[in-house]
Amino acid sequence: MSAEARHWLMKSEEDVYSIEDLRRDGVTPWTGIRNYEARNHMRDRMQPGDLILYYHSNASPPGVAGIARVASEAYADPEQFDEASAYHDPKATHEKPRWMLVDVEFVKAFPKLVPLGDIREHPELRDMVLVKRMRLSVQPVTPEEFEIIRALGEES
DNA sequence: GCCAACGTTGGC
DNA sequence: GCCAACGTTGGC
Repeated sequence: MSAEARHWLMKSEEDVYSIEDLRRDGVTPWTGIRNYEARNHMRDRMQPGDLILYYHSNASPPGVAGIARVASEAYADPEQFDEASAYHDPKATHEKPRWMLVDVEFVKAFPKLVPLGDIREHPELRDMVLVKRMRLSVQPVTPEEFEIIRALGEES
């Protein structure tokens, strides 16, 4: 019996790779995660089909821009082996890769961004990992938090 | 194994 | 562009 589907939030800098870039590409490998906790979520907990809140960081305002979906099992991030890549890791080998990722697939862009400020002020969202912890770019979200934000984003 | 220095994230 | 938060590195 498979584990219950989970919900996630993944951050991307808006001017580096926005939800519109993901819409254009359809699906993309989530390269460049170099934080162990974020990696562990992708490697150990994510399953194909899990839904993702797609968050724009370094934006004004920052916030949740839409929804994406996990589109693969975890596999080794190829950029760790590429000496020309900014994400090259000299300690990683093909036999023992250090960094794992999943593919992420576009689902929808919200008509209107759900700003971080609104999330902070929402009484049912103030315990979100997003609010309590900076600097974690792949993080779990409860089903309740996911539904509240989806409802906010889908209001016209 | 401690912890200071360092580097990065990311809001403002 | 500033800088607080905080994860990582490396000297000891």
